[in-house]
Amino acid sequence: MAKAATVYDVAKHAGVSIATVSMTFRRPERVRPSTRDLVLAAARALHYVPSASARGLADGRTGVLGLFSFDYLLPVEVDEGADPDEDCRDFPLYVDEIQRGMELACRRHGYALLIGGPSRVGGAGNLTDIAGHVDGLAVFPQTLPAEALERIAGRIPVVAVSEPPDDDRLSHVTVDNRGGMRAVTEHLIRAHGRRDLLFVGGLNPAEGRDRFAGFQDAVRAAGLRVPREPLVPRTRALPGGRAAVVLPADLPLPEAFVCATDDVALDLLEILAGRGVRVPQDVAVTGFDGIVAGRVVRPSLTTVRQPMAEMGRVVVDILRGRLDDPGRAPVFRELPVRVVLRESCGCGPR
Amino acid sequence: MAKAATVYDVAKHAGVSIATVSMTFRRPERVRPSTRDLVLAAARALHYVPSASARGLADGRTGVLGLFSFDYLLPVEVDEGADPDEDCRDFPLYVDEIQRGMELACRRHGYALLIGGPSRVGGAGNLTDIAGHVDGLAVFPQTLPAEALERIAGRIPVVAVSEPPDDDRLSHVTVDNRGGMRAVTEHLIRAHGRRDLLFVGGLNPAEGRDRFAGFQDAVRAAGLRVPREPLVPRTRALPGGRAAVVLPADLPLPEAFVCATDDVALDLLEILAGRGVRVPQDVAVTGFDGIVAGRVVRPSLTTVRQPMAEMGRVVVDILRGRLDDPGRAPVFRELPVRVVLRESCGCGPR
DNA sequence: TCCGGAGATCTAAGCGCTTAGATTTCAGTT
DNA sequence: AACTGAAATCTAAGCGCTTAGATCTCCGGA
Repeated sequence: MAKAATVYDVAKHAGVSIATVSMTFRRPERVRPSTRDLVLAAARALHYVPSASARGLADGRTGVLGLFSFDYLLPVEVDEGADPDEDCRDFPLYVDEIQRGMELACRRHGYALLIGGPSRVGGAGNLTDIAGHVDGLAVFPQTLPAEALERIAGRIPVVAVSEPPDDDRLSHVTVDNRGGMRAVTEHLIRAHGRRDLLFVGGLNPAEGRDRFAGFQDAVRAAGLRVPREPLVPRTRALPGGRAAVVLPADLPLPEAFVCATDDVALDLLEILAGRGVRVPQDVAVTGFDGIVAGRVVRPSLTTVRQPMAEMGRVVVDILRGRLDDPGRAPVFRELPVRVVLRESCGCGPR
Repeated sequence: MAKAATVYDVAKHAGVSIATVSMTFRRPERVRPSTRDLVLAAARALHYVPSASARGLADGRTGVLGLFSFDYLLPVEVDEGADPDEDCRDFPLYVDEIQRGMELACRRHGYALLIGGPSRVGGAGNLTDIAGHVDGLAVFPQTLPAEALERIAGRIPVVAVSEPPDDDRLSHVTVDNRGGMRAVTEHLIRAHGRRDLLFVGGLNPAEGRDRFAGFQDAVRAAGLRVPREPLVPRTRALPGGRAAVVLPADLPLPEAFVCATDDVALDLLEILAGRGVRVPQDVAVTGFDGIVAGRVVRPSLTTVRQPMAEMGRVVVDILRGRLDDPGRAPVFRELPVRVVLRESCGCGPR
């Protein structure tokens, strides 16, 4: 790799000053066409690629948005050993779909997307390092040190995804967890006459609370008996690094399992199938999120779909808005959800 | 957003020099614990987040790898209008799986991943800008200006994915396209006795050539009649922005369609179903790539699977290798593929 | 021919960090 | 008490770019 050419090299080669070189790339219309051609020719000849670091340093913005992600299913402990072809992550997960939405939105607005996540080895993948690289940052729900987030939010706009607004300096994008859960639960009660419902908790406590509340709303409104406490399943690490739900062997069957997330619901379907329990005949099952895998399993999963691609878009919009107007206060957006009826609740195929 | 704190602010607040502040973060073991605590306290108090631009400028590396991607299915023309929830991209595509492999590999080695792609609006998402941000770059096959790639390759290591090695300065990672295609074709001939085979081309010309060659190898080796020229389907833009294959209405049915990619094969399955042609009874169909959607359709698609996650890993390894030893020459890695027999060729379910 | 002024180009001062190499500190000698 | 050398800290010089503001060019008009 030959020593990289800089503005200085290009300037000398073209017989102009570095300011003109810079101008040629930043504001071509302000330099005379003949000069412009000279500079561009020199740049080409020297294999000039402008340093984004230098640019970022000089003008204070990088043109990059960041996403600090987190694998629920593939924790950092997964290592080289695993056969990459047997990736359990066949279908895009919740976070993948949001990420995809961000990618598209970034592309549309001329931003690049920097993706990082917890990493043992240090390096630029860590939260603070990501933050140092970008103009704005999105973080997925997880136990990130609140102190670090606050610190970063004091420097660049930060939006927390799927994390109910707290009294912090972050923007928040969530969905109507309570309303959505209330709606599916009502469906089970009204359309399918299920009266003995068991709520199964998920992994994100904050969202889980809201969803449980929605569940209770529906149960109470129907005059059913005060719901049991949510069943909070234990999890077990699968060989692939995936977390699988574990249920007590003696769990009595309710008339319906109302799960806080699709992930849990899918595991539950598998467990039930293993025990010879028929869904939805013996027991109904519903999820929450609307991940692709839920459409593909048999029985297909009735669920509450979050508009994930749109969430990604909204995240980017919020970031852009706060970048345009740095004085703007943090934003909170709650997006609507949609109940998707499929087989696992007793509704027709798909 | 208050003006961001810098090393200078932290240094003053802690009563040390900026060198010490820097040292505290870069090489903590070299500063006395008491001083370190002082600096860290100041950093916390001031909400200090180090500027990655400044760091990158100063030490010449950013800790970021880049991926310049490209949506075959969602070209840049897709706009706000489309319902994001009806994203046709339900299942991860070829490029998504490789990207995922890169994400994991980057995380494992402490790199962050910067994702960009063609964008109309300019900004940091463009090829050269991405290049300026990263220590190494991967590009997906497409008609990227070769001149730009050469230029960038003169400054940082670049690896071209799924693009046969050319006489350039890029590293290349591909798979055994020819051998894989020969293998499925042989399977159709030997196991299913198909003798009238039609090859349907894909979108990437270079890979298509190798795959067609593999097809010809098998046909010739079986002593069958010289294969027709590949059928190169026209494509049509779907409302969602997806490119769909179009076949002539009067296309005579061979005994098997051997498709250059899964994408094309899946479209073909749909077209055939629409015409009431039964697969595999009336005609066999095979694909190439091993994308998830091929496992989920009915009939499930017999294909040649590329080790996509591993490709992503290899890409990162190559980049890392050339970063460690800048003198190293570009690398070429061809990975093996695996024939996956499913329903569409006449083999049992799944 | 000379002058004014718009447009093109240049000069020079940072942006915030890293890191040689210089300097200071300090515990241990003698 | 003076001296030593290792450890700790500091000084200062960039890294490559952007951008005010200064300067130069060059054309039309008097």
